[in-house]
Amino acid sequence: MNFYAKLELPYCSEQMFRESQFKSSTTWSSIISCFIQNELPLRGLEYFKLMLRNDGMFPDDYIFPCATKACAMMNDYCFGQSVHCLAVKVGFEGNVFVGSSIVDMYAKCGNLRDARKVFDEMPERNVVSWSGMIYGYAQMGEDEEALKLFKDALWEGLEVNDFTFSSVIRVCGNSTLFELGKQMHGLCLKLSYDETSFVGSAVISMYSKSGMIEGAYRVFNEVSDKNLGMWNAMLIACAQHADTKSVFELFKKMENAGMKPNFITFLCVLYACSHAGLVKEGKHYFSMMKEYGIEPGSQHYASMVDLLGRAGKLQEAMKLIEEMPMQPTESVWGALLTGCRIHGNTELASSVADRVFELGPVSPGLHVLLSNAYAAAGRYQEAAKARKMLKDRGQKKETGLSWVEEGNRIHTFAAGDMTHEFSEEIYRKLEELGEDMERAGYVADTSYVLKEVGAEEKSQTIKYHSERLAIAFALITFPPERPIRVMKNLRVCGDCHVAIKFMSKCTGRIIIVRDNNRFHRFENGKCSCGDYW
DNA sequence: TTAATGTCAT
Repeated sequence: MNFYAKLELPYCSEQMFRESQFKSSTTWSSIISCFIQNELPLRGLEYFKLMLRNDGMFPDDYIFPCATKACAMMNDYCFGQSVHCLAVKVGFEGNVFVGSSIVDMYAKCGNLRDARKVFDEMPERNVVSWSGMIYGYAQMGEDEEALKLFKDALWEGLEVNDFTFSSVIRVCGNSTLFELGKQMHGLCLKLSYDETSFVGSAVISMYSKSGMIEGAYRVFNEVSDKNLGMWNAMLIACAQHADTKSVFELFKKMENAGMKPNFITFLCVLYACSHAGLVKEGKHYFSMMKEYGIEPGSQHYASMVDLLGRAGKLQEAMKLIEEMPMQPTESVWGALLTGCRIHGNTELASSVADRVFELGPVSPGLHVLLSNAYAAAGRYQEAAKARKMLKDRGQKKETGLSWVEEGNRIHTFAAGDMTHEFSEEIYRKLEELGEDMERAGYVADTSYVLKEVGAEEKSQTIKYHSERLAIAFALITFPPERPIRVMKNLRVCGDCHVAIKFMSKCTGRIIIVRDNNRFHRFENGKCSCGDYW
């Protein structure tokens, strides 16, 4: 039966299963895992139910992990919970295999609270349980928790492995914790984890997101047997660094190497086209997807709408949305509204707002965009109504925060923050630098104070936006040759973008700022995004 | 016969 499963012949296995007269636990777990291996989790679960109902067979430490994995694959939290209950009932929740797989299932369904509860109550934990929990936090963007747990794992003397590292390195990349990420990469090399494994792509991405495209290339070039993840990671690295030419070259090289692009590959390429304003090329790659037998997903459509919208082809973007075979997602509308804002098409934007609000509640981010669209079109009543709706639901925009890594510490700043121990020096540095910047031709553009709706932009705080405080702190404490990496949870405002260009010029430093939607590497008065953002 | 990983983006 396993023989057939490995050959991807689940129905042959099924036939054999039916014919076998004595069904042991092994027989049952084999048939369930056979369907899982062949990506038929629903069929797997059907057999799981059949076993419980007709055979009077109790699941064991082999069968439970199969069942939970099927739930995880289907993102079926409810059924996963019943499997968990059953495991408790028949006394298998203490088993390390069963426990770990339940943790993994909850984490994959996005329920970290349940995952953590099971994890904390496990009588015995091993590297799989720990890695699963860390992965869960990383997956949901809970970077701090992921790192905390990793530290706990080391404290417990756990021997971590490449599974653990791939999650931790990913967290470092996402939060621009370059120093830590570099250490982790070093550790992987020391423990001789193969870079061709999953660690490789995470390392490439981490270097890229920290502004070190050279480091990303080094890892990429050193490995001769590159997997698809590494190609994709390198593609997006070039795209993030606005090196569109290399993106196209890499894509060609990839095809020549016989590597088949997947849906993520096309997201990378479309992302590159949209941020470089290359409409013709974008359309070319979008239609190429069909040749590779890949159906464009909503994310690909969002990318295309972004591309067309930024280029001012708003009607064409709208037409593409109408043609979508699925419901347009929030990112698709968001992309269209961004295009409308850039090109001042208030009419289309406000009609989009009418349409989207009719469909039902939207996320706070999109809600703000939509109410701004009304305001821009002069429909102030609707704008006020939309804002009130948001307020009534108690949804607030996130507080703008920037952070910077220094030694083993992460220093976090909010706009106008005076709480940092070096506050006095930071503000003095900003004053001093401000004078240099003005001499170099910088003029503060206070219009952003009025344009941007949000907590940070009130009154005179523009001079002290969180990213500026973080940069000033780094200027004071970092050695002169060290690039400054700042991460921000909101979008950098237009004035800060200009200001940081001047900062890089006046100080001769490389300043890398990652905000929630773009990547900026400032060097000698220029930004890698080419002001196209 | 057992369990877990990466690469996109919002």
